[in-house]
Amino acid sequence: MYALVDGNSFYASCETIFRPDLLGQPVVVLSNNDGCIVARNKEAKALGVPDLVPYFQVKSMLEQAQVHIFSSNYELYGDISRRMMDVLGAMVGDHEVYSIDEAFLRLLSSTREYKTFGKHLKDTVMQCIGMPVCVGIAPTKTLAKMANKAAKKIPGLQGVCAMDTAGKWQWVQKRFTTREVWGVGSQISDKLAAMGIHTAYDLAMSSPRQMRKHFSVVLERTIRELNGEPCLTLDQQPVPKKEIMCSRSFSHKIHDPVELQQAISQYAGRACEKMRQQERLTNLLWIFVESSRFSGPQYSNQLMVKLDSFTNDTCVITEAARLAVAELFRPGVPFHKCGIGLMELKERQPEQLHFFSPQQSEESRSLMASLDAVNRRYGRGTLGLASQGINPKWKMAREKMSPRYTTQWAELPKVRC
DNA sequence: TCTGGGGTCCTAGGACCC
DNA sequence: TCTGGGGTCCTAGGACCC
Repeated sequence: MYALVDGNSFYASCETIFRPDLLGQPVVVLSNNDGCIVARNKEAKALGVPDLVPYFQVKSMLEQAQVHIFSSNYELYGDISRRMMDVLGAMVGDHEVYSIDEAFLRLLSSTREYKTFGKHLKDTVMQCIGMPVCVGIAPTKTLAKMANKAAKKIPGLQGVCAMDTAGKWQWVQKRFTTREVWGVGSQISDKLAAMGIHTAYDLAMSSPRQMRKHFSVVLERTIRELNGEPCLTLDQQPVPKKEIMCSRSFSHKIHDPVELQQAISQYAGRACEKMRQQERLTNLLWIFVESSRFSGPQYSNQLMVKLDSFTNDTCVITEAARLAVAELFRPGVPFHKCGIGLMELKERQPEQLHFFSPQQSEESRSLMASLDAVNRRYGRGTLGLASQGINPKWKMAREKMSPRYTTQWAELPKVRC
C-alpha cells in the first residue's frame, strides 16, 4: 500500500506557520516576479480567488477583501519542505519525495488500520512542523493520489482517505472526472470525453490495450493503476537531473543588449551553482530570449552552444551565454524574459579524457569551490561575476516577501515578552 | 504597468546502417 | 522495366506533472 502525504496549500501554509495572527484569514502567494497567484489558503478559496490568474487582474479585489499577499519565498518553502520530509522519513523508511510538498510512503503490510495510521501521520506533521497535510492511502500511486484528493474534497473524511478495497475506490472514482486523474491532462480528457468517457470510473472500466492504441502506454498504465494493479514504483533515490534550467521574466522590459547580458549572466551563475551542487558537468548550453507573449512585437529565438569540453565553471559558461545573447539580441524588441539550460549533464566521475580538449583546470575547480563556499556562508549572490551587474533595474519584483525565518540569522522570528 | 518556473517521459519520423 | 527489409539512433514536439 502507498500513502501520499501532501501539504495543504503548501506555500500559503508556510507563510502562516510563523504568523499565527493570520490564522483564519485569507492568504495568497504569488509566483516569481509577483506574476500570478500560485497558492491560496482555504479562506482565500472561499472568497472565490481563482488559481493561477495574473495578480494584476485580481489585485484590487484582493485588497478590498483584505487578503494577505506574499511574494514567493522559496528559501523558506524549501526549508520547511526538508523538515517535513525528515519527519515523514523518520516515520516510514521507504519513501519518495515527489515534489516540494508531497511524498509517497510505502506502508508495511502489517499496517492494518490504514485510516488510524493516516491520522497519526497527519497529526505528527502538524505537531512537529505546523504544516497541515492530507493523507491518501491505496494500493497504487495513482489511486493514492486520488485518495489524497478525496481527503481534501470530502469534508467528512477529515483529511485522511484510505481506499483499501475496490468498492471504496470505485465509489470515489464515480465522483471524479477523468481530468482529476493523475496523468490525465486537459488534452487527453477532452479526447476521452469525445469517446463518451467522462468519470474516472468510466476510464477505469475501459480496455487498457485499446486505450494504448488510441493514446499511449502512459494511459494504459494509468488505467491499470486505477484498478489496483501497481505499474509505478517508488523512486527512493533522487534521480540525477538530465538538465538544469534557469529562466526569469524581468520586472521591466529590456531594450539594451548589455542589460540582457547581465540577466543571462545571473541566470548562468545560478544554473552553474545548482549543477555543482549536484556534482555534474555540461558541454551543451541552450539559451533563449523572448518578448512578451501578451503585447508588443513578438520575437523569440534560441541557440544551442556546444563547449569544447565538459565543465562546471561559471566563467566559461557565462562567457558562452553572453556571446549567444549578443547574437540573439535584436534592436527595438522589448525583451521580457531570457533563460539558460545546461543540457546533457554527466557525472563528474569518472573523468572522460579528450585528446584535443583541455580538461577543467585545478585552479578553475578551486575557484568555483571558493565561490560556492562564500555564497553558502554569506548568502546567495554575495560573490559573483561583474558581468551580472549590480542592482539591475530589471530584477525580479518581490515586493511582499516574508522573512526567511529558518535559514537567515538576521531574519529569525522575533518574540516579544 | 503588471500574465511563473522547472522538470520528465513518450512517440513519430527521419537518417543511417547492413 | 524491375528498386527490400529490418534495425538502431537521434531529434522535435506533445503531453503531463508540481
